[in-house]
Amino acid sequence: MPFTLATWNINSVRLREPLVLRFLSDYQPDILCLQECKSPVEKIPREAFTALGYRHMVARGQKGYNGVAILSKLPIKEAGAEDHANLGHARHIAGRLENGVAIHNFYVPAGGDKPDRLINEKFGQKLDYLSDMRDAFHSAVPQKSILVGDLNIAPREDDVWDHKKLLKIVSHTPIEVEALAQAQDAGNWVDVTRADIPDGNLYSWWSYRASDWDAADKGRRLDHVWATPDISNAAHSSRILRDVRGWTQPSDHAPVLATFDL
DNA sequence: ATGCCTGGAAACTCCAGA
Repeated sequence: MPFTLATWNINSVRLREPLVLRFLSDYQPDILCLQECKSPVEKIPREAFTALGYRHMVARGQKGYNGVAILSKLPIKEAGAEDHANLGHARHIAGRLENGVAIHNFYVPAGGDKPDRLINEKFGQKLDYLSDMRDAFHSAVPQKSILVGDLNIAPREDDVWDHKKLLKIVSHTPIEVEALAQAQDAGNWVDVTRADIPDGNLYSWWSYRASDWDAADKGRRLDHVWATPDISNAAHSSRILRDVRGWTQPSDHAPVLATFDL
């Protein structure tokens, strides 16, 4: 049974409940993975999601910051939650579908302003988080798995609006790109979005700090869909819903989608 | 180099986002 999966950094699931409902109604993904819910799990507005058919949810939350949730029309059972780098943050939740496919939903630390762990503790935490991801995948190589989320790194030159200008900007520095590649390689993860859309600039995030984000188009591809090689060939129809970034009172991230024929 | 904007909370100012 094919299913469509979406990932979206929502930047407050409670404030943007109407946008989530509009997105679910308009696009009908089977599974929606959210990041930056900024809410304890018990305060996520589940009733409205349930009414649209999203009867299943696994989540981790905390007050004010971080928070990840998987809303699903398909039955899903919780399959663990990691606290990489021991930050005490709600940045990962895993679920398993009845067909055995595991879904990992990650919100990797942003990393602060300066790309130097000696003067910016947050950057060190981001690198530690990524090396813990790498070690976890290395010690238990995933199979039949999908990994999505806001990984807060735009790895390719055509994942940012200006590669040279962003080389020293957190999210596109070579040390981060290398750390992400090591985590990706450790799990044999295939970048589904780029397998589907290999050429051309591709962004999923545009800063709020632009008078006209659409015209300026200074975007970055921070949100990703990966899959293990045993199921990556089943993925198709990848897309990034740029229009959603233009909805009223939007998140600064756009949803990223893929369909899996499994 | 800085500000631009947005959300949450220990809220009328600050931290975090990236």
